[in-house]
Amino acid sequence: MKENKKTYYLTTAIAYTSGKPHIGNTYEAVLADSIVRFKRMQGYDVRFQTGTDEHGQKIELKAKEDGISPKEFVDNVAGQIKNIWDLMNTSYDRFIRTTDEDHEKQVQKIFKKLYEQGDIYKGEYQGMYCTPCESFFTPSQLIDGKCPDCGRKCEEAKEEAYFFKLSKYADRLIEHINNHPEFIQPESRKNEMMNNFLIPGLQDLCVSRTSFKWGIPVTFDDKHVIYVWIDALSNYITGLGYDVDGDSDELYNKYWPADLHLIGKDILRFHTIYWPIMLMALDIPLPKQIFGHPWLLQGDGKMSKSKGNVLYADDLVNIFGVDAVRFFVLHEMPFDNDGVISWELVIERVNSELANTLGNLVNRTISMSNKYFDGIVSNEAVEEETDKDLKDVVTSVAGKVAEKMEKLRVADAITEIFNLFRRCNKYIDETMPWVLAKEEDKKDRLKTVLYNLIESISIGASLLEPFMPETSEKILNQINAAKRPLESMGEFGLYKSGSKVTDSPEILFARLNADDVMKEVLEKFGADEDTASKEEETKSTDVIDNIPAKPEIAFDDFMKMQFQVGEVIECKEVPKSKKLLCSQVKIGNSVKQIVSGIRKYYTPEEMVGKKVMVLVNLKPAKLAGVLSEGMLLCAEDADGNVALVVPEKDMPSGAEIC
RNA sequence: CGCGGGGUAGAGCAGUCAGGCAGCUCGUCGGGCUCAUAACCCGAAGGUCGUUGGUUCAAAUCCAGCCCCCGCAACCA
Repeated sequence: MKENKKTYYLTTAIAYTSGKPHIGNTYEAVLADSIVRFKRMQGYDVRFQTGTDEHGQKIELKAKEDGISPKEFVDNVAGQIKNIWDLMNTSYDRFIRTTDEDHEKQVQKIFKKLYEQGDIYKGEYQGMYCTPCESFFTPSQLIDGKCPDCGRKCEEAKEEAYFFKLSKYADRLIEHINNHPEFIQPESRKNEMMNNFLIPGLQDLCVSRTSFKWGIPVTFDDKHVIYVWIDALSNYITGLGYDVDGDSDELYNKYWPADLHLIGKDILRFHTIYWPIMLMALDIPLPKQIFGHPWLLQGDGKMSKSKGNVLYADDLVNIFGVDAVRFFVLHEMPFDNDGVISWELVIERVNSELANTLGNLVNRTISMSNKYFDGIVSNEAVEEETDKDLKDVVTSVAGKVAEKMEKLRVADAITEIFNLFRRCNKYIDETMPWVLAKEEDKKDRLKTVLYNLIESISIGASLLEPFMPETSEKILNQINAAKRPLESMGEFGLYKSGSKVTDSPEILFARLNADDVMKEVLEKFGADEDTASKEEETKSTDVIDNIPAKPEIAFDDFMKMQFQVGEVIECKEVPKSKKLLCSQVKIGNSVKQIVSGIRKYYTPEEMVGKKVMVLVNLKPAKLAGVLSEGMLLCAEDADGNVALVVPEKDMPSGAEIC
C-alpha cells in the first residue's frame, strides 16, 4: 500500500448489551458506515470500529433474572447486535467487545498506571446508605430522611472507592476546547458542556465499584471492579492495540488519534470531558472531533410495543429491505434536531423517492433501451441544447456531495444525489424519446439521449454506494457499468459506448400500499411481543400480563391497609411540578391532602366531586415540597395512561373498602 | 427562577451562527405526457415564520419579555 495515503479512523459508541438495540442505536452504526464508505471512496485509508459495552450491574442483574451467567447473557446480546450491524451492511473493521481479552488486559494496565502516577486515588464514597437495599442515595433523593425504595431509615455511610482527579486537567481541557472550535460538534453542544460542567468546576470521578462483580477487576485491589468510564471509553484505543508500556500495535501508530467519535448527544459529556482528560493523563493525543448526533424518535408519541410501533432494524428490513431502511434513517435525520420515524413515514419515503424517482427512472430508461435498440447503448453525439443543463447538473453532483459530507451533512448529501435522478426524469420529458422513436432520421438523436441517461444514472448510482451499497451495485449491474471513481465523476461520457443493458430489468423498489403494509406489520409485530395487543384504543379489552409479580402476602398484610371511599372537594395543580395534582379529599369526617401524579390525565376541575378509592393509612410524605397523606388508587396501562378507580355504585364518602 | 432542545403551508423539515424576494420533499387541486412501478413533467392554491415589544432602510434571522411542546433532573405514595 502507498505510505502517503491519508488515514481516517472513525468510531461509534459501543452499544450497551442490556437488550436488543432499537432503530435509534442502529441509526448510529449506519450513519458511521455511510461516512466511512464515502471516505474510502475519497481514497482514505479507513478504519471503522464499533462494538459493545458489556459490563455493569444492570447486566449482572438481567443475567440473574434469566438464570444464566453474565457472560452467557452478553454473548447472546452482543451476537444479536452484531447480527443487526451485519444485516445493515455496516463495514466495520473491528467489532470490539469490552469482554475481549486484549481489551480487559489493557484496561487493567491503564487503571494501574493512572493509579501509580497519582491521577487515581483511593477515597471514600460518602452518602446515605440503606442497608437492606444495599444502595446509596444522595440527600436529595431521600424522603424525610428515609430510603426512597423501602422507606426505612438511612444512615450516613462510607464506601471505599477509587477516584479520578478530573480537576487536575480541567484547565488544559478548557483551553483545548477553546482553541479547537471543531472539537465538539454540533457547536451548540460545546457551550452546554462548558457552561454546565467545565466552568463550574469538575468533581473527581468515581471510577470503581464494590457493589457488583461483573466488571474488570482492579488488579491490585480485588474488592473493586473498574466502573464503566475507564472500561468503555478506552475501547477506542485498545481496539487499535494500544499499550500503556509503549508496546503498541502498528494499527495504533497508524490510526490514532481518531478523526471522529460518532456518538449520541446523550453521552457527549463523557466523550468531551472524561475521555479527553483520560487521554491527557495517559499523555496521548486527543481525538480530532466528537459529533453528538441527534436521536431518532418513534412516531406518534411514546414508543410502545403494544402499539406495534417499537421499531427494530431487523423488522424494518424484513418489510422494506436493507437499503430502504438505510436510506430512511440517513435521509430523514435532521442535522441537529431529533428525527422521527414511523411505519407510515417510511412507506411514504420509499414510495416517493425510491420507487418513483429512482426505481422508476432506472426501469423506464432500461426499458426504452431494450425497446428501441435491443439494449445497446451507444453515444452518437447528436447533442441538443437541453443536454447541456443535464450534464452540468450531473457532473457537479459529486462535488456537492463531497462538500456536504465534509460537514457530516449526510441527509443533504443524499438530497443532492436525488436531484440528479430528478433531473434525469425531467430530461426524459424534455427529449420525449417515444416521439424520436417514430421518426427514422432521429435514431441517432434517440441513441444519444438514452446514452446520456445511462451515463447520468451510472454516475448517480456510483455516488449512491456509501449510502445504499446494494442498490448501487444492482443498478450498475443492470446497466452494465463499472462503479465510477469519485475523481472522474466530473467528466461526462465515460460510460462505454456500445454496452448492452440487461434485457430484464428488475424492479428496484416496488411501490407499497400503505394499508397492506400496515396490515402486515400488525400481523407480524403487532401482537407478538410480550406485551399484549392494544389495538382498539378506547374500549380496551386487552390484557396486560407483564407486570412483575410481587411476593405472596398474608391476609394479615392485606388487613394492615385501610382503603376508604373519598370525595375530592378541592383540587389544584402543584406549582413547580409537571405531573402532580394536589387534592383535598373528604373521607368521612376528616379531610386529607393527597398528591398524585395524574396531571396529564385529569384537570383539577374534573377531579372535584369525584368519589375515589383511597389508601388512607399510608405514611405521609412530601412530594415536590407538598405534604401527601395518602394515595389515590389508579389503574395504569402499558403506555402509562392512568384511570382513577371509582366505586361502581354511588357510595358515601368514608365507606370502607374491603 | 433546575438543565437543555424546539415552535416556519395539511405532514415531515431546511433557512437563524453571518439580517436582504419564505424555501424543500410529501400531500391537495389543475394541466401535460404515455417510455415506465397509477409512474414521470409543468403549473396553482395553501404561511400572522408561537406571541408581544425593541434595534434596523430592512427581522424567521439580532435583543428583551411572555406562551406552548419535548427530553433530562426532581418528586410519579
